[in-house]
Amino acid sequence: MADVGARCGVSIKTVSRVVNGEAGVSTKTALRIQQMIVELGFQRHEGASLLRSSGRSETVGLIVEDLANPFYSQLAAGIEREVRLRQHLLVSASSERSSEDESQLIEALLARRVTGLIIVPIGAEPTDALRAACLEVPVVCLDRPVSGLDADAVLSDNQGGMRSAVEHLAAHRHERLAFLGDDASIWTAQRRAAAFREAVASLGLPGPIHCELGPWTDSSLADRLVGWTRGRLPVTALVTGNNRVTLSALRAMQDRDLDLGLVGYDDFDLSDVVSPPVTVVHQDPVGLGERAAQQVFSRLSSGRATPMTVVVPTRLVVRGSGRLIAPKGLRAQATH
Amino acid sequence: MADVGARCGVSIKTVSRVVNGEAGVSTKTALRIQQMIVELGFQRHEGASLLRSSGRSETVGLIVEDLANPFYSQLAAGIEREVRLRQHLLVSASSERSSEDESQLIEALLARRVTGLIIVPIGAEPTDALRAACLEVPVVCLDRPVSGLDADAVLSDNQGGMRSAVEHLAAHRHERLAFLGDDASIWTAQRRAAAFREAVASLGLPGPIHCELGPWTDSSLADRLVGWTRGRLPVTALVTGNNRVTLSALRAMQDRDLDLGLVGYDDFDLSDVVSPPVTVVHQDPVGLGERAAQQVFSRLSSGRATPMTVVVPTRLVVRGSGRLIAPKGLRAQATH
DNA sequence: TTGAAAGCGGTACCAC
DNA sequence: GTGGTACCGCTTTCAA
Repeated sequence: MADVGARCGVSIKTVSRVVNGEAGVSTKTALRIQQMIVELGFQRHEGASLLRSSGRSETVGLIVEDLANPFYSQLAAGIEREVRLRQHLLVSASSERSSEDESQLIEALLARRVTGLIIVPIGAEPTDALRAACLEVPVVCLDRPVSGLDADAVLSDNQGGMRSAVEHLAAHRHERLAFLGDDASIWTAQRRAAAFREAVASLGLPGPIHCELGPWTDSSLADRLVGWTRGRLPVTALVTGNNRVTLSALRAMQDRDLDLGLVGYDDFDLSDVVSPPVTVVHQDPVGLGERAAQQVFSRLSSGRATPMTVVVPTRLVVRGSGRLIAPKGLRAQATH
Repeated sequence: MADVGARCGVSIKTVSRVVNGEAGVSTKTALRIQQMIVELGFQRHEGASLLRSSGRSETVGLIVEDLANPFYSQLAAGIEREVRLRQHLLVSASSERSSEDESQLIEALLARRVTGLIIVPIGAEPTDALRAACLEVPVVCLDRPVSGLDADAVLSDNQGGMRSAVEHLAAHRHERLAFLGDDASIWTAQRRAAAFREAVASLGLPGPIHCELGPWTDSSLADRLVGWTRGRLPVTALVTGNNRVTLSALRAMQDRDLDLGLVGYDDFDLSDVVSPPVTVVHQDPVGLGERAAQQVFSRLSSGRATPMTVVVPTRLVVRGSGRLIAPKGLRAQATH
């Protein structure tokens, strides 16, 4: 900038005005300066500008478990979209399910003076780093809350979604349902399992009610399903707790040749192409991400306030896998 | 930092030493300072530090078309992983297929003094912004090259991958193949179409060879497929140009009840669960991302050099959809 | 082992 | 309209 100024015979301040589009520079001078800027390939130094104006860098930080998981990548896409509408950039990082990494990433983002922080937290209890972050910038917990933290939360309507899944299966006269959730350490897995039990109880469905959480491998999960479909009172329909589990369950049903009603939590690519097409509780991850970003900016402009929780409704997308499937013996008789 | 120093009765420089883990501070002083840092909740200001040391912010920029597309999100995940091993953060943004947005994002990333830039470029010709970026930092073109740019490129082995797809179908005695590519404006679509034609020609397969590029809608694509499977010389097998097209083709084959051999370029979730399981050219997007990130850092340490192109091999994953499917009439006879 | 002072590239504030 | 100058928070350099 000093360089540009020198070559144009004007002060550094005038150049600054041009660069920032401020008023008070004659058109002629401005033009000359602009040409010089291009000629010298001048690049404004964001960091230096922040330093004096003591603002925040126009970036929003995002921490998720795994950027490759379609659920999280769609969250990221929604956030990025919303953030960029406001001339900000998204800095995203994977915590890889490690609480330590999570804390380190929070510190790193804070040091880079992000405008806000969106996090899919690993633990239900606040870490020191997370608490510190809340003192500096607006923090939004996405998909899972953290108790006693001064941060907004944007959550899926787990209870409503799970209820719609169970009601759907009950309406198709499934009686013995099972729930298969992801790793027990994940808040949504617990939450959805609880919601499943509530729904089953309130509809008065008969037992035994199977409801288990992971961690699973493809084969341990398949074994569990096989176990549930044997015996005098076999499970007739399954509700899965998220996309990871749904895919694994589909694989198991194919490999072990199981006929089970199915409703998955989370929509996924090809849900309409597998056979039968899978009925799912759709949670609009892009929308969740957008909502979280909006929350950051609204908190930014409205200042401190009591933390609020936004619950984003889900939608049951019926595709057929929820129908009652006749036991094999019966079906064979019917066909012949 | 000045604050911490004042309260400890030491100079700002001493605090700086402690914060940066430099030697030359007595253990006692260091301890006192560290406590004060925690007590005051001191946060180091990355930007200010950069300013004086005139280094680059420890971040790598990534620009893709669409973060929600699993191919790109897996690239991002690979990059993030590799970048974080080196204590950097990833700033990612979606260009949404707009060249103008792409340029703006490049400028924004440059202004933030990223260490390097990884881009899935929209155009095959360099824009001014992209050329400028190459003068400042290492730039890597991922998935698609840009001609005459002083940047490394990391590409999938489109030619080899496509050849393995065509050979596989030919080995299963498919004779009339068709290629369905994504939007014609995308370099890989063109490249894979050309590779398809070469492979078909070199294997001496008879015509007519159908080979078309998008843009497609689900229904225009389905219509095209229906057209190709009619007439005296119907197409018996299809090669698709990327995951988007594969999914759309699968939907079409299901909705319109088409029996076609299929090999898809790009692996995808559930490729093993749909029926028949889809044989694909697997390109390891996470690996591509990692390779690109490595390229940034290797260029950073080795300094300027002639731009190099890294071609990452593909792997044909055979799952069954490449088999020859008997025409409907014949098959019906055989079964009864 | 410690500190003083200059300066990184901008912006704020006020004078001309 | 334009320029001068202090200063943002930190690192560098050199002196104590």
